[in-house]
Amino acid sequence: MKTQDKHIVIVDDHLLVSNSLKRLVESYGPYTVVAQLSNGKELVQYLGDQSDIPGLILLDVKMPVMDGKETIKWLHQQHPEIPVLVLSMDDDERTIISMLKYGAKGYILKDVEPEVFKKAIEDVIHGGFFHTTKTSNILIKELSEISKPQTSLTDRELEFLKLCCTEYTYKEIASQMYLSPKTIDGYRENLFKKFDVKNRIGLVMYALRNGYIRI
Amino acid sequence: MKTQDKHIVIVDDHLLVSNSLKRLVESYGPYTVVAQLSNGKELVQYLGDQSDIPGLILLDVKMPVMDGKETIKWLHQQHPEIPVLVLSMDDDERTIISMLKYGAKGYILKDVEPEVFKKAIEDVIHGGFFHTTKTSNILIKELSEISKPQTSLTDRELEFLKLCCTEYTYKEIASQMYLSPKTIDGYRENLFKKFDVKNRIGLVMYALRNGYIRI
DNA sequence: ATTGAATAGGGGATTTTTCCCCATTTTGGA
DNA sequence: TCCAAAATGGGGAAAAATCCCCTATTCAAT
Repeated sequence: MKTQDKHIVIVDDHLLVSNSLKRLVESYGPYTVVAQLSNGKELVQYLGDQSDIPGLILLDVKMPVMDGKETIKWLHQQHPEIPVLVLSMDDDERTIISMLKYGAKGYILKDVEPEVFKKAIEDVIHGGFFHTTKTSNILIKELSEISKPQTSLTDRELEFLKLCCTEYTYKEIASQMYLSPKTIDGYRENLFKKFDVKNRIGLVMYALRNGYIRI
Repeated sequence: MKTQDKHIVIVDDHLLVSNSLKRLVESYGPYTVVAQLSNGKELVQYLGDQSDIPGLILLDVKMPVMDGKETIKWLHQQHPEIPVLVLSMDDDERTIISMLKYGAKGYILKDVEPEVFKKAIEDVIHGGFFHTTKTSNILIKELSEISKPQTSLTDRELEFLKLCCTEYTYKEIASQMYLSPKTIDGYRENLFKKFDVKNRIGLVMYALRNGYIRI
């Protein structure tokens, strides 16, 4: 497991885009595009097979099979050391926030000038961040959101969340809270949406990572 | 929520035992048995209804509905401040370890002399521990077990355990480890037994609390 | 006055988890 | 060399979790 600073991996399902990115990137100097993959699943596979770690991943957002959001989530957990520069067609705020939250070092639109793109690559590959007015504005707005105790929970929700971090089944939680299992199911679904998680394990980890629950 | 030092709760499903315990305890002096319950579920209910906290719980191990182990686990989480003295018919090592691990302040056999029982009550209700040769021997043996990095895991088990702390389903974990879902199921069952947990949430919490996994 | 959030609950279906049983092969020690 | 543990996989069934849909009440804020 060694990091190859000059190695770049492109993950984009449009071969046209992928190819022109490759040409562009390699024209900048000492960089080599060591792989062109078309979705996150292929990237997972690729990193599993490889013994070396690339110095940068260029990641598209909209992809079939395993999209950019899923992919960066996975990378954030499994390979937080690899810098990721996100390339996207659209500038939807929610998407941008998602990607940055999961550790993207920069978010750039595909239609920018080559010089901007070059700067982004270089900023990120050298361990820095790449900013635009848009991303900076979003960040400052999001920050103020975060500093209010994140997603604030109601008393009942917090009570439920704590019990979710135990071995109790939902039926048992329901009985401890003197509620119907159906009500508990409602709280569950609600928190899953609030925290953007897929199952109870995700809920527990989120609660722990964000200080709702102490170990 | 105020602690009533002199208040004692007895949890034992044998009314005969429970009653003679009550008489014995109250003959010692200023103690009052404020409740005689016949299983853990009733205790949970009782503590939920009550605004005061008893100064001591006398807890039987073998009970229907919610046994002593379940109960002390619950107490350990919800009311770690209440001292628990465990009363048992048998001296099975595993049971003793379980109960002490979950914070029992003493473990005493039901057939001891009244004077021993009296000493146990007083030791525990005054914030101390009650020891016998048996429990001390078990503790010292268990300690040496614990200081070897707890239950040691194989590489594959640890790899699996880490993935258990993510949102992946077992099917997804299996595919990431290039294994059959059935193999994964084997690891799961194995770890459940090793860690003495009931479900994946318990596994995750155990892994976190014991340093197998960082948040 | 009305709207929105919190609270509580139901029907019904699918997917996942959990729990038993079992077998094979490999591997590292005693 | 032989045994135990690790690693792998299977069948089958019950329980739990998850995901849609939906309703009603209360209470506070606009």
